[in-house]
Amino acid sequence: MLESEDMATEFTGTGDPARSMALLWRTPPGADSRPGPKTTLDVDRIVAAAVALADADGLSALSMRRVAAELGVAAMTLYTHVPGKGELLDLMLDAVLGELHPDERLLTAGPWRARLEALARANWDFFLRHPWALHVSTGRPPLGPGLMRKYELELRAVDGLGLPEVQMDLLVTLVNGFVRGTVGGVHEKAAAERVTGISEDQWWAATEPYVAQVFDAERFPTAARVGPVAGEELGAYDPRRSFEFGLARLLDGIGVLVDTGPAGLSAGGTPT
Amino acid sequence: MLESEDMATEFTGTGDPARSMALLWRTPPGADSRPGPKTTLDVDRIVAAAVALADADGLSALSMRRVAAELGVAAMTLYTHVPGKGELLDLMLDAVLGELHPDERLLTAGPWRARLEALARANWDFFLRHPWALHVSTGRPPLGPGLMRKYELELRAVDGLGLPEVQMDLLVTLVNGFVRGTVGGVHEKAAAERVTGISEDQWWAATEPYVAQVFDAERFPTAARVGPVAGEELGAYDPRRSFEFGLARLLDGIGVLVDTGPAGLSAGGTPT
DNA sequence: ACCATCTCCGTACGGCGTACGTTGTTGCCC
DNA sequence: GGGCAACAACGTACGCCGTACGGAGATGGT
Repeated sequence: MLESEDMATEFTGTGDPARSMALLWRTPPGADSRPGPKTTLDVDRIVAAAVALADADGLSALSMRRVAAELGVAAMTLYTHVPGKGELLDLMLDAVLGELHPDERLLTAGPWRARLEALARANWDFFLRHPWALHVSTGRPPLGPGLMRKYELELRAVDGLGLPEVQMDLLVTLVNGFVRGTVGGVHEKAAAERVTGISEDQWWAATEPYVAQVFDAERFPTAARVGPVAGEELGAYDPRRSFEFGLARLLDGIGVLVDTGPAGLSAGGTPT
Repeated sequence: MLESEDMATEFTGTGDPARSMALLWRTPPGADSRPGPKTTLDVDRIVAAAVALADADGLSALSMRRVAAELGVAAMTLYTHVPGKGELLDLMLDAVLGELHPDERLLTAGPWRARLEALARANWDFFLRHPWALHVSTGRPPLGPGLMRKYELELRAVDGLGLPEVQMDLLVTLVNGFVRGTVGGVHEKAAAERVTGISEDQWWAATEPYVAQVFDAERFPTAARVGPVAGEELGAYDPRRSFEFGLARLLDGIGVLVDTGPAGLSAGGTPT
């Protein structure tokens, strides 16, 4: 095989949340002037270099050594400013999250459907711009200024609809989850193409004969009927189209909730 | 920091689709009896060992050396049977996909809403059982028997609704994408806990004071109002609840499409 | 009996994250 | 101004990773 690009899902948290929070909020640790040589580096420069690298070459190209090299510095020097790669990823993520929703009014003014659509499209574009962000764990989110701002603005997109607070949170999570799921397709296609050097068309052209050889139309009648049509109309699998189609369905469904009111909640009650 | 578990998103395809397809469909390459020693290993045993390892310890623990060790064999021996790690992942994925939807009738009989719900729940459970599957690229899917069967059965779940073929495909993709996006939360929480050894509660207890210190309720009024409520009711963020809530919204939205008929399509038209 | 062919595997290369200890600079205090 | 504690920068090394390569020994067909 050619390569195996690993879009690492890495983790936040050093076990020392204090250090992480101090870094995220750029709270300098101590006094104004202290002994020791002047630093040639700072957290912002490291984060900026790392983001640029990940944007350009993907998360698999993001190594401490490469970031250091980009900054003209030895690898271990980074560890003076950042506890490890995990924390660096958190800092990167919070940094780029901060650039989301530059025009706040798109989320806070107008009818709810337009606001939620703006939310979804902004996140879609965001993940296209920073595909690596998809693969940074959200299990322990970096509670920095970027994420806080995003959460606030996105909550405003579902505010004033008469929904209980819990449902506001659930709605934001739902739309974000949908975007995450859908945008993955674009990213993985692009990454596959970059890594293998083989275009989507080339790959399919090479693979299709073997599919034809092995595919049993009697066992898979529905696939035999739908597959070709979908393949031709969507170009095998068109994530952009999936996004538009899915978003419309999703907003329709949310509309049912908003119109009926929270009392008409048809599910989402107690788990198990 | 402690560790950085990397749920590698790795890629299919050696550039030799023939070899991949032959492996996926277990098409033996040549004659019945050929020179050379008997093999102690076969593809099925390798795949089974690899799946067991990934299920138990996560994708980051899945190294060729570990799989080989599990089989009592030298690392390089695996390469006699499998071209590389990428192909092994494809084989693993197709293998576990084959166990989806054991009861076909859940997808093929009954009202459409129940069928789609069964589809979603089956995939939800599947990703809980094999969390690593989330992180194997779908950009170039392994076109093996497992995936084919899944595609066929899931298409049947949206068959007979009077929808055009393209929309059947889009609907299956939509529900699957939703599940993928939502289940990620569970997985990443569990993985974070396993890797760091710190429980969700411990982490939040350690982090919360620093949040309180830095959070500005005037800048983030909506978050200040919603966050605590959602936090208390959902336990910070409860993916199970998000799934139930989101699924209900999604099915409502699909219901609008199904009831209105494809003519009433409110979006999903031409891209750009 | 030969030999082409195949399985298995030991070694090695270049990557990774990062622990550890050294070097040399700096500001504070006496 | 001299000394020293604190600090940034960094060289080396360890244990991982995927896998290229070539050798050794077993096998079946001729």
